[in-house]
Order: sequence, then structure tokens, then C-alpha cells
Amino acid sequence: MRLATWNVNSVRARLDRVLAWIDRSDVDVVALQETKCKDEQFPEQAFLDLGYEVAHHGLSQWNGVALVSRVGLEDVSTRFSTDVPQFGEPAVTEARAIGATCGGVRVWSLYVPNGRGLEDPHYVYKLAWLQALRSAGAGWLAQDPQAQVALVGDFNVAPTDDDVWDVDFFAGATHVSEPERAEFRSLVDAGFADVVRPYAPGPGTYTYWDYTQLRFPKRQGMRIDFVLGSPALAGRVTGATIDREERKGKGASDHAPVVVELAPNA
DNA sequence: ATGACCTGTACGACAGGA
Repeated sequence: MRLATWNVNSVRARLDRVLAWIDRSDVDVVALQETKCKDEQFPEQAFLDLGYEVAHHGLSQWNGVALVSRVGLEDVSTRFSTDVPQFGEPAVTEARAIGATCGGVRVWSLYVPNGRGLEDPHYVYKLAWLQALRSAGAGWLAQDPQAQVALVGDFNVAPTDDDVWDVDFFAGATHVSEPERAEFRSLVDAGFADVVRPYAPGPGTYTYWDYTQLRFPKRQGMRIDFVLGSPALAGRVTGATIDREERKGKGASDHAPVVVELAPNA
């Protein structure tokens, strides 16, 4: 089974590119982030025509996550726990998570809050959101240590200094702060391994490049998109790639797709 | 070459991104 995650930065603005990539990449399950539309605006029929089912969760022009699958899409949920942190005044729950069982794997498409700045309320929200995710994930594994779970998406955290093109450039910014990195590590420590890294070693290996300042051709990026697998899932991984070719050219998302190859379930 | 911000909303900027 081939499982992918991709922050598409609007599914409608680059629908042709998204469909073409899925069609040629032979992927069974694709988790999308930043679809930037409401459910009724999601171009579902185009995915159905390709032979994939879709579950989408979008509440406004912001955020939005989806799961696309040709190996089943069951038990869809749009919250990983009963106490996902809210944001804003008045407080609202944003469309940042959708989970479903696809081909025997519980897949969560996640779009972790950006944080905006270290003194911003959004940063507090980001840390709380990651903590809630870790708590939920740890609970699933406590209930079933053999659970096949994939936590995938845009985590908006660069876990180590090797995951950004210039540490000094990001000094004092979000994505690299110690509290964010600690939350990411605790997710890994809870049993969710970064299954891509062994196949995409660094430094200099990234999944995101800013649109400005020629960041992509200069290879100045960040590694912030991940596939984190439970022990049972991680044991099935036989390969992984970051498809930086898809970052090239006109109309690209600023994130590259990340693909993981899984051996058949024993 | 990989190339000099982009998207949604709404129609002029502005929020949000990271």
C-alpha cells in the first residue's frame, strides 16, 4: 500500500495538478491539508472519477483537511479527542483533523496550527493542540499496542536544526522553538515514529519551501511534513520519498508530497 | 536548471501562511 500526505495550499486553485499527481503516483491513500474550502466547495466528483473516495472536513476558506482513498474509507471522524483545543474569540474548533480507516490503517490527516509568533495566542493554541494529539495517540496505543495508526500531515514543526536551511534565520520564530520540538518528540516517544527519515536523510532534506526569495531553487526549505507511524505500522514501511519534483513549475504548492510504501499486512 | 509569493474574499486591500 502506498500512503501519501500533502499540504496542497488550496485544492481548488491547483485541482489539475493534484489530480495529475495522484493519477501518476500510484498512491492508495492521500491525506491532504490546507484544502481552503468548505465541504460543499470540495471538488469531490473529480476524485471519484479517478477511482478514489473522499472524506473532507472544511468549515471556511482557512485550513481544511481531507482523506482520499481507493482502498476503503470507513469510520470517518473529524476530531481525535473530545477536547481538541479551540481558538479565537469566540472560541471555535477549526478544521485541522480528519481520520478514517483505509485499507486497515487508521489514517489521520492533520494540519497543526502555525503558531504565528512566540508571543501570539496562536502559539499557545499550537502547543495545546499538539499535546492533545499526543494524549489521544498514546491512548490509542495503550488500548491496542498493535494498532495500525498513521499520524500524517503538516506538523508546522522542524524537529531538529537539520530540518531548516538556516537555524539563525529562524531564531526567535515558531517551528523551531524548544517547546514545539519537545511536543513533537513526545509524540514520537508515545510510539509514533518518523518513518520517512530513514529513507530521506538530512541535512538539506525538506518538504516545504517558501514561495518568496527563490527559496526552492536555492534549496532553502524546512522539513515540517511527516508520516508518523505506530509500531505495527512502522514495521511495514519498506520505503519513503519526498517528491520535490512536484514543487517545481508554475502552480505548485509550497509543500511537496511525502509518500510511504507499506508491505502487505502480515 | 528548480527561478524572483500565493490564496480566498471580494473588487481593494487584507488575513493567513512559515
